[in-house]
Amino acid sequence: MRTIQATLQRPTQPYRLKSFACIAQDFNDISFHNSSLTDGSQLYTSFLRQCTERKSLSGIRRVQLHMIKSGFGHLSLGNKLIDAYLKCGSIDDARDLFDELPHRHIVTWNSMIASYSKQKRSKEAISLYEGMAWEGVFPDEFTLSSVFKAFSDLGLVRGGRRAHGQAVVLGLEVSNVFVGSALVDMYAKLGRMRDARLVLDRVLEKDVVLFTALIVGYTQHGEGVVALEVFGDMLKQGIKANEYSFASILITCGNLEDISNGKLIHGLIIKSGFESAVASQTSLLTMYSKCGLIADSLKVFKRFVNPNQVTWTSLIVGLAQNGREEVALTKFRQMIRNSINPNSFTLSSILQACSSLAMLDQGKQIHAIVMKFGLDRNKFTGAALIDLYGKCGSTEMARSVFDGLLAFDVVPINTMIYSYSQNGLGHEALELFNRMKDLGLEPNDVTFLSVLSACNNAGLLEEGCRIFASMRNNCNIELTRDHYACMVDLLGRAGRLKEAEMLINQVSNPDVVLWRTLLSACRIHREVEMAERVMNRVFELAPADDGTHVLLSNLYASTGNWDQVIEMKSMMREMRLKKNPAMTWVDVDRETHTFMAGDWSHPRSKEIYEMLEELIEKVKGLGYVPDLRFVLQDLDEEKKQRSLYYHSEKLAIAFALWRSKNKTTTIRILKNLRVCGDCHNWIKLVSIAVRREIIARDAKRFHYFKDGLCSCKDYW
DNA sequence: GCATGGCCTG
Repeated sequence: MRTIQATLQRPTQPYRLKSFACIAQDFNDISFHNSSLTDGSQLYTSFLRQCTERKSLSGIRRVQLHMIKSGFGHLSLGNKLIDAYLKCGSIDDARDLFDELPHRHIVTWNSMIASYSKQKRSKEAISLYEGMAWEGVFPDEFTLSSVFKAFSDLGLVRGGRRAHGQAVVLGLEVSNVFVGSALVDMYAKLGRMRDARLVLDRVLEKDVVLFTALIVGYTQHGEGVVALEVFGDMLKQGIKANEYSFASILITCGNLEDISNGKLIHGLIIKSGFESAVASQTSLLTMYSKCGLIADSLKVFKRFVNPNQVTWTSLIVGLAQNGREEVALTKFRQMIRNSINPNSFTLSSILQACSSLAMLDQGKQIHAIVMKFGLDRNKFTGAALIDLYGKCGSTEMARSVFDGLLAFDVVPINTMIYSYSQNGLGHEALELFNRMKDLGLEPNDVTFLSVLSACNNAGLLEEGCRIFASMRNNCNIELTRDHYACMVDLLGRAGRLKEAEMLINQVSNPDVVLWRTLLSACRIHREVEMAERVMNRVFELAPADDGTHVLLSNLYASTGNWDQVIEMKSMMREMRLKKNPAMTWVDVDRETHTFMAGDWSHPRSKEIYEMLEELIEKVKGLGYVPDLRFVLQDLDEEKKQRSLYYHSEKLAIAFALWRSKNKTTTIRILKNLRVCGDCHNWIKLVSIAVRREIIARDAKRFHYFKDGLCSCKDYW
């Protein structure tokens, strides 16, 4: 305060003096250290600087008001005021003032354009840039660097090219590496990698930023191999990589799952002394997890002294996507305990972990956290929540999340359609699909896949055919093998095997999946003859396809051709093919229990098997007869029955019922393969016997068992 | 120029 007083004793005009005091009072914690301030201009400047440091918008407004009153405004200080507003984040205040200023310095133009660009208000950035020339102000390297971003943000290739032309005319394209980098970045973001490359080649003095822009561009357009080459070129030219370029090239390695180059880069990072640089270490972590090396990922994570939000999130994403859902949940809880807030990235990933294990209770807890952070209307977390509820069999909850979303987006809609599909609600899926047009949204390839699968799961043959036909007329959608596979399945399961086969023949290069789908339809309709023909096609394309061997041996088993079953099994043995073992998970009291067929590894196995025997007796009373067609071994009758009784889903249900005796809660199980016909029938009867609802999610869809019926209407 | 994310048939 003393310094202010000192300044104020040397006034130039009494009026100003008084008002400075007023301003000073409003900011009585602001002090003036520069006692040599003698005129208003310097004093204003000093005030503005301090307001900027404090991010005090009201302070700047007061200064502006005072300047106007004292006749100081609208002159040289205007640019400084604009700068102060921009630094405090109020672009609109800055613009109001900007429009009033009679003389606007190129620097002020640049600040305005750069701010609009940064805040993705790209249209405003471009319109200012285009307005400059009218006032006889010509863009410089700063103007161009920021306006390129605006063009790429809006996808305006033509405008971007025009601005590029201006850079060429001004000679800045080759001589200024900032302009060059911004240009490379623009073309990369516009997907014009050839142009980006040409620009880079022309820049005289290249640097690491310029190269990184090109590397990122190639990586983001799926040309990781080229990105690696460019990185190599950069090093060859003696340009050293820094933290950011390491971060970028590691993403490339991760996408390519190129662990050998990844490790090479890891070594380079250590050599170059960037071992504690956050961005490159986070990329390193992600690279290892994308390559499936979770242990290495964890090792990198442990080296962080203070992992931040992004680091924690990267770890959790890696765990969730590598089938380590439980560990992901543990880490998530640790993150929260360490007072690191999750963001929409974290929450959507952890929700993904919950939905892939159908952990409804855990998922609901995460939903509460999502709401706490105000992200329940966010499209990413929203889609993840819809997916969770859909995969847990609660389409009502999924729908309520969906209805709460702020804006319509194709992904949440696809997720919702797919939720209906999984739960056999074909008509609901179709209704939403039809509504998309009214909402002005273009369905994409995933939308069609989801809606076709909805028709498939609900047995809506006519509707499916109609949609498929409409896709063929829609030139915006590329018909993929996946869409064909869905149709083949739909036709095949409806028994229209000939048509399904004809459809496959229309595909230019039918792959194994298509033929195997038809083969599976042959199995359902016990079409041994066609199956053998199709089998040959499958083995031509994939001689060692384990799925096909299993499928065929199932077909032979269900038609009682045990000789062929044995032949298949021995073929599988010879080729060392192993059936994926069937597993069932069940969540009881927030703990996940895993079961395999005939499994005695559970500590409460004795109780489980007792419960199971009890259940079997009960359902036998309701007419249960073991369906021996689902036994894939040629055992004697008694053993066949036994092998059916101990299927993993039966064990899991017995356990869950034992643990929740006298309760009425719904039992939820998750199976990695598709539920077998015998178990399906058994569970229906159990739902009557114990008067409980049972929800089973198998590899393909949901089964909602209640009062002896299943939501799939025995069609799966 | 740089680190993390949502939906997908069989």
